[in-house]
Amino acid sequence: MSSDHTRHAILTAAERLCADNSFGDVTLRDIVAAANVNLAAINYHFGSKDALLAEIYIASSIALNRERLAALKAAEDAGQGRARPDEVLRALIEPLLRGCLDPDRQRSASSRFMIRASTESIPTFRRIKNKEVDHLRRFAEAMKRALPGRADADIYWSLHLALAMAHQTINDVERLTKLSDGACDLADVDGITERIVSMSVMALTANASSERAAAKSASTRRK
Amino acid sequence: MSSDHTRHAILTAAERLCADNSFGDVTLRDIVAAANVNLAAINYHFGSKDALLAEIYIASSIALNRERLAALKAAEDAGQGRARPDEVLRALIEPLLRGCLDPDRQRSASSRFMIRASTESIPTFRRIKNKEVDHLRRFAEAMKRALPGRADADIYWSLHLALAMAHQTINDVERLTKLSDGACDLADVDGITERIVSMSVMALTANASSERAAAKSASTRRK
DNA sequence: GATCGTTTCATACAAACGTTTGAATTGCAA
DNA sequence: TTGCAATTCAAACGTTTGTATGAAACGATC
Repeated sequence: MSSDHTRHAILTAAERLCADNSFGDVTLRDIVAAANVNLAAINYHFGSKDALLAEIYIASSIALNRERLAALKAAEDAGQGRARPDEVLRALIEPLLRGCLDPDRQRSASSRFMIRASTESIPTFRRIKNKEVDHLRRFAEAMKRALPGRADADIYWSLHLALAMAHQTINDVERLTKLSDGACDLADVDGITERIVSMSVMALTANASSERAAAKSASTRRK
Repeated sequence: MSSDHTRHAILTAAERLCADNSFGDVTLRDIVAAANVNLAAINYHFGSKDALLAEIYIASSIALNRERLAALKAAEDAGQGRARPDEVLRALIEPLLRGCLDPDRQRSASSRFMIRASTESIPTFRRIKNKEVDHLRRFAEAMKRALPGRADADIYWSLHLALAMAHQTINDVERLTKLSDGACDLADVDGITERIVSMSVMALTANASSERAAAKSASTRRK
């Protein structure tokens, strides 16, 4: 059995297991059982459990960023170098939503792994997570070009809150389904994406939303 | 040393430790060291580690729900039994935001524990989490009274997405601060609350937002 | 002050974890 | 075929974990 086969089997099994369970709950023995390899193979090929998870995280992160940036670039190219705000937001949030919720894509393990990695924190991940900020900065710059008049804080808030809605929708699928008794269709990725995008765009294009929020904040300082 | 003192010391220490670290990373030995009690005291007073965490979770959950419902009731009483949409949303999201972000409240351990419990899942917690759905239902009903014309799905989505923005803002404080280089003030609880509430209200009061999202969803079915 | 239930304590236990070891096996080059 | 490096394997190691035990200390009641 070739070495590459073992490496790949471990990566695939670990990604799938970690997509559904907490990192701490997934043991090396679970992984090697699912991959049909020997226990020592993980430390032989990857050095440690954390290093294995880090490798999966990096690979998934690169794949996700590539998909996002391709969508952003497509929108910019179609608009003579300038993408609309809704296009920037869609490029940011749609890939993960589709990877995690779309039944046609059989719920990609890579996407679900990313969602879990965004919650759990292994010390080794901190360096990688800093790169995520750099990645977001490119979307912030695209958004600033789309809305030159907006305050920087409003731009950052819109990107953050759109991501927040997308991530938590993925995390809270069960609760939302139960709460709405099925009225909210969690498989309708297009509908969910447009709901989040339109909310963010409305907030960004509303008149002086930042100043109004600040004023309201001051007036309701009590309670 | 009285028994109640030991119980209270354990509860306090465990809550504080679990507010800052993952449940799995907080060991019984960490807790007893912080509480200055014997190792066996935890199993003697609470039965098991999970039971201890469950007791903290229930207590924190009750406290949070009480605070939310008090705010909702105050708004309903002030409006002859009918609260405005923004008041319903504020009652839902402000307590946790304030407990976790407000520096004046010295970042309540109870609130941060709740945020962590919403992410981590101990088997014992599942029953308690079902109660959270019942709790949310009361806000859904209040919202339906405020907006009789809205589709149920829109109501549920608005509550879910408002909660999503609040929770992830708390979780991503570090990333948003770094991304915005301080331009986003994470200590301005009033400003953050109003930003989230106004976005949700706009989505709820926009004309036929549900149908428009569905239409847009169909038109962008590609990509 | 003796008694008895309650609480504390030091200590031990069994299980599970990630990791290591050294021998066995494989696959390829000479 | 021989030789050698790469890989696989069963087994064990040392920690750490939550939990259990039994004796000691405590505190109220009579």
